[in-house]
Amino acid sequence: MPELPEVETVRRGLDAAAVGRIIRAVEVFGTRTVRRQHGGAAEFVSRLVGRTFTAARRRGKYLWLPLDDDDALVAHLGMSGQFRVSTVDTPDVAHLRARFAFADSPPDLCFHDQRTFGGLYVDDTGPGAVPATIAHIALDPLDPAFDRGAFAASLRGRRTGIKRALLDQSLVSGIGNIYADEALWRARLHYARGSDALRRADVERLMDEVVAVLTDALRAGGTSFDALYVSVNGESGWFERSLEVYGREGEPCSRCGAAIRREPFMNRSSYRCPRCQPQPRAGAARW
DNA sequence: CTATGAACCTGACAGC
DNA sequence: TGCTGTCAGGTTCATA
Repeated sequence: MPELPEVETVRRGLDAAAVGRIIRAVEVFGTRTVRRQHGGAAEFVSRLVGRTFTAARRRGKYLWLPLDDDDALVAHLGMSGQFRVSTVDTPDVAHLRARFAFADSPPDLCFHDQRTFGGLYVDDTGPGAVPATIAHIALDPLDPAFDRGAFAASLRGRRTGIKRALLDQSLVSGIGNIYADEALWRARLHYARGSDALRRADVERLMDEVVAVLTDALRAGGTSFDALYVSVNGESGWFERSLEVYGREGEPCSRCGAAIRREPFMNRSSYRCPRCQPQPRAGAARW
């Protein structure tokens, strides 16, 4: 589900709803959500109870909340995870996976996850450091320290398609299927353009558009197709109305009028304008 | 090291 | 009504 704009919206919600609060009790429902926890649910709970959340941070689509020791609660929303502030019994009991109660009492913080691709675990982290389990995730394009030159160099060193590279979280993080397609449309690039054959100007334009679409979407609170993505307060994002190609198969391109196409890609779909984003010649394509 | 595909889940929807 | 197949915002792991 969520890409950078959605996860960042959630991070801001956690910053407001959880940071500074002392954890009084933690309940875990089932084992799957904490499957990455060393020591299982028991250790998960014991490392959290009595601690205080001191910050809410994000790396790509990962979230982590440092505690007042050398641990942090690490969270990934997967396709359907959501944190919700809850003053009463949650209405979505079927998918409630964890519940955090605080010393200052309500509201609780709940973690819901329909498809259970999301996860929670406590990991060691030194002060200000990134948890070791997410150290392989690259910086995101909105991070001031993101090194565009190094990213361009890594594109040149690979034989892959540009969209595959955009989705590779070890090269650049935070971009998923929606915003990859939107940025490629804005930059007028086909998803199978070879990463090693792009001109530097193409890469610059593409990354400018990546930054633009992520920024626009963040301002809108993200993209909500359904109830699977909402903020910690249950609000939907309204960027869907701004999408130009994603989910718009058959509709006219707003630039040229050609019908948007949906094509199979990496066991999912890619959307593009056939006229603005023409297929590269065979030798330059990397599917 | 790089590239690819399968696996992990639940639910909504279309078509028969 | 109910079955089957398809599809969905993601990451990890095993295999070439």
